[in-house]
Amino acid sequence: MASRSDRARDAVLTATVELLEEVGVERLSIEKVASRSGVAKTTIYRHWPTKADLIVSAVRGVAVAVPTPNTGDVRADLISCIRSLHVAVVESGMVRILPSLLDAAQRDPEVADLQDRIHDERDVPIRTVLELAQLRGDLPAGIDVDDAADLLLGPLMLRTLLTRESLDDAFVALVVDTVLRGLGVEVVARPEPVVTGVGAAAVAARRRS
Amino acid sequence: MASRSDRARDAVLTATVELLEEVGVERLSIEKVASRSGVAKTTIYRHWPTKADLIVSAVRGVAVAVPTPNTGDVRADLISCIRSLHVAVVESGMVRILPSLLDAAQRDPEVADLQDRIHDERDVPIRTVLELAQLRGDLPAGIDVDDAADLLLGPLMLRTLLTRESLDDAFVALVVDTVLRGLGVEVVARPEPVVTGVGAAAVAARRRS
DNA sequence: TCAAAGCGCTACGGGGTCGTAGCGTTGCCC
DNA sequence: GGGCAACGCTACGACCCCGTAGCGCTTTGA
Repeated sequence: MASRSDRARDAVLTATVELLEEVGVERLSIEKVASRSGVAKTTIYRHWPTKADLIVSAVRGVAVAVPTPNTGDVRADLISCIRSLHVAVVESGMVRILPSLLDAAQRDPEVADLQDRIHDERDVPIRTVLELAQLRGDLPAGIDVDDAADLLLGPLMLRTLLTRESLDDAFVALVVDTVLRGLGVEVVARPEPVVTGVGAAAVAARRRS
Repeated sequence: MASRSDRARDAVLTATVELLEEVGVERLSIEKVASRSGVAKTTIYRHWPTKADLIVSAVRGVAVAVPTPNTGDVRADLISCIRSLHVAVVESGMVRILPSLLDAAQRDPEVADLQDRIHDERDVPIRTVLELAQLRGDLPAGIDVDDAADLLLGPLMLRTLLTRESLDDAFVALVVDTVLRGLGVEVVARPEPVVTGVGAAAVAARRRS
């Protein structure tokens, strides 16, 4: 059972995340958090002396652990990896918070640290997939994994943040295929004109047969 | 000669851009703009009824026209194109404003429009280079130019925005080479292990010999 | 059970910002 | 050089937010 303090803590963090999505970092005020969470302002200050502290706590709580696929097929692993990453980022509301966070990171070193940590954690699955592929010899050894990860995630980030388009599976496949081929990997599955809306399961099933 | 109104206008826009770089969209106040520009608050309101109006005017003024190279060499053109784009975005201070703008665009449709326009304008040179390459037959005709542009710009955007790394020439070359090869272009100049820090001039000279 | 810890509530002075009004002052253009 | 448009200045009431103090009340845990 959660103690009273814990309940207050949770309520505050939840409210903070909600407000971050709605109004961003700069317009977030402790008083808004207090009124939305039902927790007294003084109590919030007792837990988090600074707005930055509160935001760091709240955002850290949103971090979603994405599983690392390992079927032995680089292409399939990357695609599944990127898809779940995207789903996580969208469903957790992170997409809406990120620009604001990026902005705040320019001025607040605490937020900058947070942002770096999030960035690193997010890349772990992709980097792992790439490193495993290198160990298997499916990916040339000379390739810098960080560079490759940025090559893959960059276009998706761009579509997600700058353009406010929804990310379709066809584009994910295109990115993965193009980058892999560009890095010298023989891409087995041709980038067939993908029917948008076909889920990962169906694609996987098709390949299995 | 600039009239008094024009002088006031310019002063306000300059101050606005400066403040946008320093404090971002949300923390920008008309009063700060007034005191920095030396223009009376009332005058500012006479010109721009809304904060959004002011910001749109100011940011539009920052837009930098990047030349479209056309040497007939896709690779070289893309690299030069991307480099000058990067320089423009950094030197104009746009990098520092963009996150804040992205954030504001989520809530203010006016800012969202502005952001879309900037995004489109920025991509024109790259898209042109790609289209010309397609006409020459250097780039497969089936490739969607918008997709290709995002493939190229995404990784650079990511490095520029998320990571606050400085963009080195080697990475630009890597991105261009990888994407081009991935799209089925025979990349002539091998991505030789580039010595970081070697400027564009030196690289070009080496290739010429 | 009962003391201690922690929460809720109210209130405070201080500060920044908004958008407008009123009025004096300057500069532009005919 | 004179009239008018545009600017500069001051002031205003309203609002929101900050961070802290003081105190009563609930929960916790020994």
